[in-house]
Amino acid sequence: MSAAEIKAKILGVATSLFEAKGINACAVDMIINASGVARATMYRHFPSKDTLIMAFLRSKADAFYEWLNRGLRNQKGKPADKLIALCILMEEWIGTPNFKGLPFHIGTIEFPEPDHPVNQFSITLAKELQEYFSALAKEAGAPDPAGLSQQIIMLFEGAALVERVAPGSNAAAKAKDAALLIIRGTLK
Amino acid sequence: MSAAEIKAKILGVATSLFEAKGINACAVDMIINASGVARATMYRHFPSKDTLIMAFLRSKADAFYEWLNRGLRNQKGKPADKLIALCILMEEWIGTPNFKGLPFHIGTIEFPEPDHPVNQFSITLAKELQEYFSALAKEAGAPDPAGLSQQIIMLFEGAALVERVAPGSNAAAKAKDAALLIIRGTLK
DNA sequence: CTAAAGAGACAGAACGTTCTCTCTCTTTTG
DNA sequence: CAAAAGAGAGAGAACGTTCTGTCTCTTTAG
Repeated sequence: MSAAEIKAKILGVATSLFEAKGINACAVDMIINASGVARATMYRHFPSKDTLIMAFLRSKADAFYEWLNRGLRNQKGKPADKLIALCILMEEWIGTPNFKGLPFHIGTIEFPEPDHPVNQFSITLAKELQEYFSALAKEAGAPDPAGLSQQIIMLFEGAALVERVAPGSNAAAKAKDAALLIIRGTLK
Repeated sequence: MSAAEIKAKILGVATSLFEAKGINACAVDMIINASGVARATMYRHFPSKDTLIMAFLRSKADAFYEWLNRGLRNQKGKPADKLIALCILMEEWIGTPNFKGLPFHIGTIEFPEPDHPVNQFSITLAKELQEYFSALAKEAGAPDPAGLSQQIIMLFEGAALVERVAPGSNAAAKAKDAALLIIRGTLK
C-alpha cells in the first residue's frame, strides 16, 4: 500500500467511526486498530487527532460540494430554477438511507470552546456554506440573498438533526417542501 | 443552605458551565469547584454525571414549556393564531441575547451512541417537543399536523444551531419569517 | 445525636502523544 | 551489480494528564 493509500484508509476508517460513534467518543486506539495501521503511521500522516478531525470535516464538505456542483452544472433555465434544484439535491443528500449528518455545524457542538481549533475550523466551514448558498440566492434575484440563504441552511441543518433523532421520518422531504414554500414566498 | 437549595445551586452552576463550555468539556471538578460544594454532596444529589446532565436538559426543557404555556394561555382568536403566536414566542426565546441552545437535540450530538442514557433521554425530549407542536398544528387544522410540526421544529432547531455559529445574525427572526411562510402556505 | 456538608485523598480507567525497536522495501553509491 | 543508507510502516510499551466515582475524616446544623 502506498503512502497516499494508507492516508486515505486512515481517513476512511476514521470517517466511519466518527459518524457511527461521534467524534469525541472515538479514541485513537479504535482508529488504528480498525484500520490496521501503526500508531506512528497515523501520527505521521495526521500530526494530531485534531488534524484528523478537521481532515474528516473537510473531506465531508468537499464531497458535498462536489455533489452539488455536479447536480447544478447542467442546470440551465431561469436562475431561480437553480435554487429549486439546490433544494432537491439537498433532499436527496440528506434523505439517503446512510446519511450521517452535515459537517458544517457539528464541530461547534462537539467542540464548543471558541478557542478550540476544531471549533474555529467549523466556523469557516459554516461560512463557506453560507457563501455558496448566498451566491445562488443572489443569482435567483432574492432581495436579501444572505437572509434567504440562511433560512434554507437552517431548514436543512434542522432536518439533518431531526433525521438523526428520528430516522425514517422523511425529514429531508419535509424540509425540501418547506424550502420551496419559502423560496416561492420570497421571490414572490 | 437547605438541601433543596444546594441541589438547585449545583444544577444552576452546572447549567452555566454546560452552556458555556459544552457538556463533555465540563469535568465534575469544575462543577463542584464553581459551586463550592463537596464532591460527595454532588454525588448524593446526583448519583452520576449522566443524571446531572439529564436533569440539566430536563430543567431547560421545562423552562421552555413554561414560557410557551404562559405565552399561549391567553391566546384566544382562531386556532391558527395560536400557531403563529408559537412562532413569535420561539423567536423571542431563541433571539434573546444570552440564548445558549435548545435542549432537545443537543444530547444526541454530544452523546451519539444509541445506548447512552443521555442519548435515549434526548430522544424522548425530542418526541415530547414533537407532540407539543403537533397538537397545536392539529388545532390549527393542518392537513398533516405531524409534518407541519416537524417543519417548524427543523427550522428553529436549525436557527438555534446557526445562532451559535454566527451570533447576532438574526437567525431567530429569519426562522420566524420562514415559519410563517410555511404555515400560511400549508393551511391553504 | 444524627444526618448532611466540606475537604481532599484515592483507585481505576481512558485518552492523546511520544518513544523505542524491528522489518521491509526503495534509492543511492562505490 | 552489490552493498549501504534511508524512508516508511508495524507493534507495542510508557508517560502524563484527565476524568468519574468512592472513601475517609472532620465540621456543622437541626
